[in-house]
Amino acid sequence: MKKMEATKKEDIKKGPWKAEEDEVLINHVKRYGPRDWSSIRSKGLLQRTGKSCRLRWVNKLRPNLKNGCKFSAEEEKTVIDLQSQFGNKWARIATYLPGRTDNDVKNFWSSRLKRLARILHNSSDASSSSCFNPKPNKGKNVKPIQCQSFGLVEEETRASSSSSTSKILPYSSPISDQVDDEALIRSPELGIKLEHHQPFTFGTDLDDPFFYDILGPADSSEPLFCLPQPFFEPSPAPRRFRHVSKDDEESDVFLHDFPADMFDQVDDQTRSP
DNA sequence: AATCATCCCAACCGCGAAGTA
DNA sequence: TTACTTCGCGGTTGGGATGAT
Repeated sequence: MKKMEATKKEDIKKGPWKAEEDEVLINHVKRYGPRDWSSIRSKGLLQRTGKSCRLRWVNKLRPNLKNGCKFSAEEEKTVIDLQSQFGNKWARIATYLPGRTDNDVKNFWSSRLKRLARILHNSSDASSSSCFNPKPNKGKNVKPIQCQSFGLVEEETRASSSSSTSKILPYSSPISDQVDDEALIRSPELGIKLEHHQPFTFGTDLDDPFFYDILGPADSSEPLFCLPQPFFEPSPAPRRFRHVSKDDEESDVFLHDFPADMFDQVDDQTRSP
């Protein structure tokens, strides 16, 4: 395929889709079903690759998509919990979220990750100067934060690091300034090592109504919520799901048990004066 | 009003698995 | 069995939108 695609590269159109192209694609799917993507170009219907056509259909044109609709709190929780179970198996996670695509889930997750990276970086800066000296609030609604957070130490970027072997664990052990191996929490995607050594001074009030919302119950053997069932059973199952690989079993545990709105609250707090 | 930072999303790319001749 | 093709997934990027300064 790569050879074939390379032969007529100049004919391949890229970039945003036009309404006419969408129409052609929709007609193709109506007629032949969501398959034979490559034939769309070979028949001269569109100057798009099969991959591009498939992606457009799956992410934008497929019926019942929640386009332009933000993730609900429930959806966020679902994503976070499933990510801890399955790792970055976005397509698999998306099967639990009606109307959401793997791309949606992936985008949602990576934007959260970026926010977390920024938050951690800010809190690192803040904790090195004063214990907590957040940047001015950028204007989002500010809630009091009741969660502990992480200090940060730089680590060399590990070029060979694999997300499947690395973890961020929820922190729930007693606060200590002492740095030990257990206190080091690795964030491979960010190329950093998180060090729980300088807790923020707020948010340890167990009576606070938000406390359990954020960290979950101290005894975290209980799930925070019940996971939904996949809203459809792929029929036939996507090829990648037909065999459970070892990789699937050794799922990532990243931000395990972090409630959906944790970042919002951490973020808000770092921004609040 | 201009600039900057951040968020959000669409789309591309590379890779590997599955299908097929 | 092998080589080639097709498909699907995960990672990444670029640009528009939005809000703050």
